[in-house]
Amino acid sequence: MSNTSESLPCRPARGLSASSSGPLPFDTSAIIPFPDFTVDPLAFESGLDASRSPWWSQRTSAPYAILVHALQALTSTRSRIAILSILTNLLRVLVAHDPDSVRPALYLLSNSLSPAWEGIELGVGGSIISKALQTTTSITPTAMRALYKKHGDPGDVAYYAVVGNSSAPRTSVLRPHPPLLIQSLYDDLRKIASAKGEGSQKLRQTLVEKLMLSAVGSSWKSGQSSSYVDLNPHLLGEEPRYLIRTLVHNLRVGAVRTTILSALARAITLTPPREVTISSLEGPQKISSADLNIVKGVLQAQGPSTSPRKGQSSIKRGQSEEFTNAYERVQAALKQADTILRRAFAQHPSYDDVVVAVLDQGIEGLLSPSSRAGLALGTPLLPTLGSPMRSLEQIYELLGPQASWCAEKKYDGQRAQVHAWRENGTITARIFSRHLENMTDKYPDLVHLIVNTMEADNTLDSFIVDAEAVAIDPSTGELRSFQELAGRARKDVQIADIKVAVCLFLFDMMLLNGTVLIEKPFRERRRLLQTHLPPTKSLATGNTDENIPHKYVRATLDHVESIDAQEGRDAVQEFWERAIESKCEGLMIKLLDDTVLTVDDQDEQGLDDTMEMEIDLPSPQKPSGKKSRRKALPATYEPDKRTSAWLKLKKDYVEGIGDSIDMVPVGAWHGNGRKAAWWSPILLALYDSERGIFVAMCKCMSAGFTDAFYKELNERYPIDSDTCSKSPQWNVETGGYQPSVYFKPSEVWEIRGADLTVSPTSVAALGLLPDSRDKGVSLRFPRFIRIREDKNIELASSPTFVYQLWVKQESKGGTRGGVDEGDLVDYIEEEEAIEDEYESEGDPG
DNA sequence: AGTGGCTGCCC
DNA sequence: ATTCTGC
DNA sequence: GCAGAATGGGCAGCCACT
Repeated sequence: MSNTSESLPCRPARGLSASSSGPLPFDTSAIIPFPDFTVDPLAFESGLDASRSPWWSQRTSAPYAILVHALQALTSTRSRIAILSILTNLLRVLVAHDPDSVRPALYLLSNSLSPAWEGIELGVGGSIISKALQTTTSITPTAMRALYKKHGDPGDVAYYAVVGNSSAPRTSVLRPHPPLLIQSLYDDLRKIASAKGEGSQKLRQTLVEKLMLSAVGSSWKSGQSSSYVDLNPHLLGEEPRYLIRTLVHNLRVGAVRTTILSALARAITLTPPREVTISSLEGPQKISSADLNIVKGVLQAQGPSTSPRKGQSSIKRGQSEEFTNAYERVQAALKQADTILRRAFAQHPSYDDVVVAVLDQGIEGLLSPSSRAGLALGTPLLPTLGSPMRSLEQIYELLGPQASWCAEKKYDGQRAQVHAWRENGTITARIFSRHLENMTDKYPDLVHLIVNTMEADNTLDSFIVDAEAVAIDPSTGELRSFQELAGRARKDVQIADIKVAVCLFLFDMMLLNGTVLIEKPFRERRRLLQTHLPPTKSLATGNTDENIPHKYVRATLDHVESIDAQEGRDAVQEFWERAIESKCEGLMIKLLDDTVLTVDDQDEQGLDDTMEMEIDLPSPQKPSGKKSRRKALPATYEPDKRTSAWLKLKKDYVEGIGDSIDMVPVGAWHGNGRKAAWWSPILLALYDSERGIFVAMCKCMSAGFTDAFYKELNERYPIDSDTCSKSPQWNVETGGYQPSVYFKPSEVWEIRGADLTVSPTSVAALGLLPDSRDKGVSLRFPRFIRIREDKNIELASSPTFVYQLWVKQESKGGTRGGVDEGDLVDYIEEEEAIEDEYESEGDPG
C-alpha cells in the first residue's frame, strides 16, 4: 500500500513552541498511517485485521483526522471518479471498523446535522467564527481580514491562523488536546445547535472555541510529542480548516449529496457490514467474493504505476477473460447498488433511516418491506424539479407531435408538499418546503383546511400531494406577490393573527389512501388528485367552513390551471400569454403518459433532452448507419432519477419578454472560494441625471459572467488605482450596500431580472414609490447580459425609468395599480427614442 | 422597547 | 433561485 | 449532461446592545 503522506507536501510546524506534557492517553503502537484513499476501491484493502481498528486506537472510535485525511485528498482533485473512490474507501474503513461513525460521518460530509425537516440549525456564522479564531489563535483582526481576502474561505483562514506562514507563525495553543472523534464532533455540533436563549451566542462561541482547540491541539500533538511518532504529518492544520468549513456549512470538496450516496452504496456493497453475511445477500446486486478477489488481485498486481493519484481503474489491455468478466460483474453490481440507494434516498431522504437499513441488511435492506427507508407519510420525498426552457418553440421541438402533455400555470409562491393521514381517529397534516423543511407551523390555516377536507370526506384516509402556496386577495382570489407571502409570520402562528391569505394550488399526488402513485403516469395521478381533492368553494359563493369565524382570513384549496397540448398550439400560446398576464412566473410542462419517441439524432442537436431516457434496445447490435433512436419519456413522479423531469418556461427566460435595465458598475466585493482572486459580486447603479449622481440598485454575480470576464474586470479595476478605490470617491449613493471597493463609474451593463422588488437596501428610485418613500427598487434574480459599448454612463437607465417599469409590473394581473398605461407607454417610448437617437449618432453605419 | 447584526430560509 | 465550469 | 460551486433579493426570528 502506498503511503499518502509521502506523496503529499508535508507542511512543517512553525512556532509551535510549548512543553510536551507526557504520553498520550492511549496506546499508539498499534496505529498505522492512514491509507491512501485515492486508490481504486476494487484494489483497496479496507479489512486488514477486522478484529481491531488498525488506523486508530482500539479504545476510541474513528478519529476526525481520518475524515480530514479523506477531505484533504478530495481537495486535491476535481476528477469525479477520484472523488467517488476516496469517499468510498473512507466509508468502507468506517463500515469495517467503526460502523457507529458512518452516520455522523455522512452528516459531516454533507454540511448538515439531521434531515432538514427536523429543523436543527447550527446558528453559527462568520461572526462567531471570526471571534473564535481570534481567541483560539493569536491572529489579529487585520491579518485575518487579509487572509480572508486572499483565500475567500474561513476554513483556509483558520488553517493559516494555526500553521502560520513562512513569515508569521501564529498558533498559541499551549498543550495537547484529546483528538477529535467523528462521533463526538457530531455530538458537539448538535450541542451547539441546541443552544438557545439569553447567553446562547456566547455559549456557541465557547463551544466553537473548544472544538478549535481540540483541532489545533491535535496538530500540535502530532508535531511535538516526543513520545509519539507522527504518522500523518500532512494533516497539520487541516483539522481546523475542515472544522471551520463544516461550521459554516460549506465543505467545498466537490462532493455533496449525490456523490456521497454513490459512495455509500459502493462502500456497503464492497465491504458488507459485519451483521450482513455475504451468503445472506440475494438479488442482482449481490457481489461474489470470488469475482472481487480476481479483480483485486489483478488491480493490486498492476500496482501504483496506474496513476494512483487519480484513483482511476485503468485496466490494461490483454487481461484475461476471467478478469474482464469478473470486473464487469462487479461494476454492474456497484451500479445497481448505486441505483437502489439513490432511489431509496429520493423517496426517504434521511441518512438516519438509510444508514440503519444498510448497516443492518446491506443494500438489500432498502428493498425489504420492513425497512423504514421507503415512501412514508410524515417523511417528505425529494421534489421533482423542472429544467428551464427558452421558448414554447423549443418545447414543441423537444416533445414532438406524438407526446401527450399539459402546461400548467407556474404560480409565484412557495412549494408545499402536503402529507395528511388518519391515525386512531386523529387527522394529522404536515407541510414541507421545497428543501424539505417542516413548514407546518407557518400555515395553520392550510392545516385547518386540510383537516376539514378530510373530516368532510371519510373515503380520504391518507394522501401526499404537491402544491404551491400562493398569497391571494381574500375577497377576490386575485394572486398576490411572492413578497407578500414572504411577509407571513413563521413561528407560533395563530389562525386569528393571519394577515395574508393563501391559496394552495395542487398539482400532483404521490400517495392516496396508502397507495404509492409515483410510478403511475401523470394522467392517472392528476385524475386521482382532481377526483379526491376538489377545490374549496369559491370565495364569491362563500366558504362553507363554519369553524373559522368569518372575520378571519381563510385559506382556500384549488388546482393549478392547466391546458392539454391537444387543445392545439394556438390555445397553448394563448394560455402562456394569459399566465404571464396573471402574475404567474410562466408554465410547467408535464408529460401525461409514458411515451416512446423515435428521434432523429440530427433533429435534436442543441436541444435539452433532460426528459428523455434511452431505452435498452433488444438487439445488441445497434445499426451504425442510421442515426435514429428510440427514447422513453416517462410520465412518472420519480424524484432524482432524472434530475429535472419537468420543463419550466418562465417569462424572464424568454427573449423579448420583460425589460432590461442599463446599469453602471460602481463597486464590488472580494470573491469567495474559486473566485477569491476576482471581484464578485459587483454593485450596480442607475444614473440620476437631475442630481448628477449614481444610485445603487442591486448586486450582480456570476450570472452571465464568464471567468474571462472576471479577468478583464480585474484589469479594468485594479485595486487602489484611479478606477478602483477602497474609499468612496465618486458620485455614488450606495444605500444599504457596503462594497469593499468603489469603482469609478465608466461603463454601462445591460442587466435583466425576473421582477422588480421594493427594497430596503436599494436607493434606486428612492422617494418615488407612493406607499414606501423610504424604499428603493431592486431586481429579483439579476443577471448580466452584455456590456453596452454603445452607451456612455450618462445614458444608463434613470430612477424614473425604473419606477415606471415597477408601475407597469404592478399594474399587471388585475385591476389594482391605478396607473395610466397610456402615460407609461409614452414615457417608455420617450426613453427609447433618446436611446435610438444616441445609437444613430454613435453608429452612423 | 427599539434597533441592528446575524442566521437560515424562501424564491 | 441562476449561471458557469470541469469531468 | 451531471454535479458542484458561487452567488442574487428579501423576509422572519433570535439575540445582543442601547
